[in-house]
Amino acid sequence: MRLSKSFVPTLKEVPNDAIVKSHILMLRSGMVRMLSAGIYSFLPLGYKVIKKISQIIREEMDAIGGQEFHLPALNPREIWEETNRVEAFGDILFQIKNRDYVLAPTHEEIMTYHARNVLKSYKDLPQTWYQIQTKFRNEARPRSGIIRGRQFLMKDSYSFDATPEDLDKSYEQHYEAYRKIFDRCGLKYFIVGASSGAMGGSGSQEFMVKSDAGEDTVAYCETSGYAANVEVATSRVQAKVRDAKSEEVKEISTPNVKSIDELCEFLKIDETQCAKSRVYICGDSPVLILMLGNDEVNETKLEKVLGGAIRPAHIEELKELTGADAGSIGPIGFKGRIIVDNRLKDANNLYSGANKNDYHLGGIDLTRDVKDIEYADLRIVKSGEGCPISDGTLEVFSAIELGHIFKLGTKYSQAMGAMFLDESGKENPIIMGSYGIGVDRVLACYLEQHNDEKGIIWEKALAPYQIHLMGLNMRKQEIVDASEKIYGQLSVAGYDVLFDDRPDAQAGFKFNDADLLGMPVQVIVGDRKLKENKVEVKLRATGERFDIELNNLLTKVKERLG
RNA sequence: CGGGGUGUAGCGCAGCCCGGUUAGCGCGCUUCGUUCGGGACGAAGAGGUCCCCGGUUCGAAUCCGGGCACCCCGACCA
Repeated sequence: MRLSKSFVPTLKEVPNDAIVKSHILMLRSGMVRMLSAGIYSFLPLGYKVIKKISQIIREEMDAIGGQEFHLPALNPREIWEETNRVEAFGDILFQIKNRDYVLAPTHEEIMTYHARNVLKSYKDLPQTWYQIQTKFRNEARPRSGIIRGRQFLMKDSYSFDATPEDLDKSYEQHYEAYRKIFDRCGLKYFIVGASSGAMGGSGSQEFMVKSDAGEDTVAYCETSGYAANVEVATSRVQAKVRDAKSEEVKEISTPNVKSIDELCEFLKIDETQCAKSRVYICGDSPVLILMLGNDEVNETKLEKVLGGAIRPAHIEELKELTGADAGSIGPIGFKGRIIVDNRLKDANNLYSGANKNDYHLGGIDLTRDVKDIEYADLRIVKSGEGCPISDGTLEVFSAIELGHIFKLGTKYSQAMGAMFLDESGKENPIIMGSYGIGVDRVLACYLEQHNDEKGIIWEKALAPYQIHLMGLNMRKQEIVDASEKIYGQLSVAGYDVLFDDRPDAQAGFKFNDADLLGMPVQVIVGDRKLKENKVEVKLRATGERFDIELNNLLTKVKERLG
């Protein structure tokens, strides 16, 4: 492709509304332009990369027997009512105003719809169906460029199996295919255990890329390789040891003491002697949560324990339920379910709120003073805590979710009546899995990981062009002749070449654009070298330069690019 | 949805507090000339509903009210 004729609008300056690296690079290199918040147009250069990523995905999906579909993004709302997900998605689901349609945020329903009409026998199973398609989600706050948009490209696939064992196989195949895909794309990623969330199902894992621009938080142990989304992560922390002797419960006046830190300061005690209370509402019922000291409640874990959505109690509700404000709430006398974090298992001599403003209780013995306690792991893990499966230490950091694989089970097939007959003639719901990759996030993550102060550094697999050829001074006929000839040779040899043939751009301009656009190999045709019948080859990744004889160029390029 | 910020030429910004010539600067763009291996130089140009609507005023980019858009933090997030 000739740069003089292509639409690759590079930017010297950083547009003011781009903050994250990948976003800046996409804008500067002319790959994307924003149309509206969270809605981006891919320009030719960016779309070329998207096509490369898609191709890798297709190859690996086809390799595990996947069959590519193309489903409509515009869906009748009634299909979404069948699984009750109009309500579940809430405001995230785009709804069409002048007809009863929605814009699909994912495609479980539509795939299940097709499955139920066709997959009637165990002989029809297993099936793996996938597509690469635009999804729509009405995100409240799009951010970080393409990383969280209202419209994005996703590869979503769905497996249909007759038995849980077969689902395990489909899941495992996807796991391996995803590793191949991300490896081929040149991404450094890791795989974490995750929460299935509102998707339902029994198991799920996420493919994560470490990045400050990420919206997920993961805990990772270098020593053991343990990695988990903090939503489900556990750590090796010491539980409170029960004292030999339980003291009597005593009421203590604690004026203006609200937080655990203030309580410790006021009573000259350690935070591990305190039980912090949090009240949540699940359905219509209040639940009191007790945590050791300053431990934070992991709401995802709590939802799993309670089996439903929760929200923190409002200030007025707290007053009504306990007679006290936040900061003076405690387990003794609380009317409602009480769930205590494992770290406080059977603890005694604890300090907690008295359910009376400005008072706390000391000497609480959970086994003696509180009836009907349930225990569960409810903590959010913190950096520096022990790894749960080794003697290593957990590191907690943000990450971008690139892909997610789910064992869905029968949630959708049951709701939508996708049934098959097994060998004994008995009707069963099809067992499903669903698997997603954020295609444009692959691009964003790649850029987050492969850049320097000059711009992008493409590796062969995703590079929009393999070679960036520059004719430095295109007013000199010998340079025009030589670079045109090289352009022809390289193209004939099968390389995708971006040819900077702009007649009026200065050398420095071309060099900087080439470094910004970041093709793996730069071929520089200039006066000086040409006099010796040579051109210069520069490798973008390392900055190494080689003077190459004209008739050796193809060999040299082959050496680098294959 | 809460908090903060921004909106002036294609891009980056100044001007606004304290209203008053013809709204300015850098980059980019057009034409001509000189340059030509790390974002050149000179000359001449083109390009604006100063986000929108309303108000105050003799007069509004500037002051006041309302709205919209975008960015950041948080809440939320298969």
